[in-house]
Amino acid sequence: MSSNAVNNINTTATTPTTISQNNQNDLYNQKYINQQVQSTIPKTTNLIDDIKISTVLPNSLDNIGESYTFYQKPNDSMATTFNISNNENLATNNLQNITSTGKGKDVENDIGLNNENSNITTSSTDGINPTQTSYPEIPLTANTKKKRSRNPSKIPRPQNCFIIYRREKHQLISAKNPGIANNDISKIIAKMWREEPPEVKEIYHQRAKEEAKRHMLANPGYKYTPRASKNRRKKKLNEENKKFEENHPLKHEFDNPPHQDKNHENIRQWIDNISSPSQEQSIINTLAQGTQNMNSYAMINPLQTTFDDPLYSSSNSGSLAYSACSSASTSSTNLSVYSWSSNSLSSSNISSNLSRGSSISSINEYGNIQQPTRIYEYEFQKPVTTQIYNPYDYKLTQGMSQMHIQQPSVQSSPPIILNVQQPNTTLPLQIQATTQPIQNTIQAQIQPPIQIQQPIQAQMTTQNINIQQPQIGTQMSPPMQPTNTQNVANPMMNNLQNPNTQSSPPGTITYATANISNNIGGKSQFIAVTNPQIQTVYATQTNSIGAIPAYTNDIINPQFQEIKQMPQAQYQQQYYNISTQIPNMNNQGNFQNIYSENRDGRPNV
DNA sequence: ATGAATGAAAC
DNA sequence: GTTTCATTCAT
Repeated sequence: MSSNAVNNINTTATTPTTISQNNQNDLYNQKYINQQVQSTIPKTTNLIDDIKISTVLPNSLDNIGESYTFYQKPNDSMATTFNISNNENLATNNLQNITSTGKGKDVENDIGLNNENSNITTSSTDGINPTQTSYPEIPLTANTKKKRSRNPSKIPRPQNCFIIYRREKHQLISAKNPGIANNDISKIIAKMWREEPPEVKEIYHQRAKEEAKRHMLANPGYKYTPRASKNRRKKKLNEENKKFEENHPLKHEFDNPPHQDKNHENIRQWIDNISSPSQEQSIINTLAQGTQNMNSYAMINPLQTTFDDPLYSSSNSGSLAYSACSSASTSSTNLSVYSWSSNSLSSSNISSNLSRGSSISSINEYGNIQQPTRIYEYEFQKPVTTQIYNPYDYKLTQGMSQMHIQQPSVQSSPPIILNVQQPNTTLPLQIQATTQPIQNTIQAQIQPPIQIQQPIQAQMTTQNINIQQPQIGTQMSPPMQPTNTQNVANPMMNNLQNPNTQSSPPGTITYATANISNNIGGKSQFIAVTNPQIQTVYATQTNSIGAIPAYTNDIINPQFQEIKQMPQAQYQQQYYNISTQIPNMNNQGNFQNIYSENRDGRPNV
């Protein structure tokens, strides 16, 4: 199987095209080579198990600026049936911390306030909808199950406590009062709500809080944008009509990307309005390149109080899988993008960070014209028990710019088709498929058809990494930050010594460091920034942190601050000082792990 | 599309 | 302080 299996990989490279030639927008005009290498790995037998895509990087440390995007539409081959039951349960279980039992069961009953609802079970009260789609759905809002007649792509607001309460009670009241009008139901439930004791209300407040958190995680960068009031709308409309007529002849939408607009809706709208699929794809690809700082890490079991931190957990933290999937499915588009780039991979042993692709809904701050960069690492493994292929399960092999895609060993499953957007690179792309039974490797190498100098724009990624004097052992820790400063001064990066003694030679690694206020006596403490609006501080003593420092001008909503107990490492040497390099801190989806104290040891033992 | 409720967010 | 919009579904 091994040698002749090479032939089983069909690789066809489309003619490379630069993206968005017509586009005047700098962001979209990053001069990527949209070399779409399509590699079809036929499912000839049930042997192919693992497909690895990697760049052949002789020295990835020197190749800042490389990035790779793999994308697919869910309807394509990879998105076959997916067992959502596990996923749903997982998401549900987290939700049910409060309601404690299954869907539709009333909170009141659980806390013994009254029994009128005791046996009511509704089909999908919590918006948890046993859906037939092949993608896991996280019950973001109840509305997810209902098709929105107006604008299906619009992200609904998170429900407030009363709306949640009303939604839960609705069916009950309706059942007890046949023929009752909804308006009256609202009245009744409002009265019920007002008369609920504080502890019950608190439950719903908590649920609303969870909902808001989840909503933010699933819709990074979402901003509530109510339409202007009717009066102001009229007024504004008149003004704008005037201006528009004066200044602008009409152009095609494609020529006018809403690059100044921070509103996702508009971007999505804009993309939706573009008729040509190829155009759409190009845009999406390009956008994806600018959006690599997305973070599924932030989406990892957002409701769990203790989730596996990639930096702390061992290499198979399987719990990451499903919620990460779920977040992708909440996108309004059908496109999934997986991307990673090699930039910050400095040596083969370095623990990198999980980079997971985004859906279009995650695109944010695209107005910031920075070259996409890094992320990476990786650290989760497909649950071995999952028989059905989960298109979202992938992994990068440790320390290399590789991506593993697991293919189910199901004979009937379709072949995997990968569309690979290769950046301007002189490096060949390597696709490998490994057969499981005999662990043979089949390979196909695709030479880039053209070689163009990557025009890396002046930005942080071009910063030279100064290799400091090699230090050994404990001396490699970054300096402790003073405890009397407030904010993360420069989240971008400081070049610090790579404490990984196992890398040969010890190289540099990019850190973002933080000055953490109220540091606890110099004890281990770090900030995991999963989102500019969601910051988690791990501390050895939770009561010692007064404030979570902000590092941008973004408003940190206190309700999204968390302080968690420092997780116990399984092995002490797993503590590792690393952070991701973040090109655009205004972006959602970045994450940044900051240790105020370094420890010896290598990552990912 | 509207209403009936409450509350969150934006203006 | 005012407006919109989250939910529901009959009208």
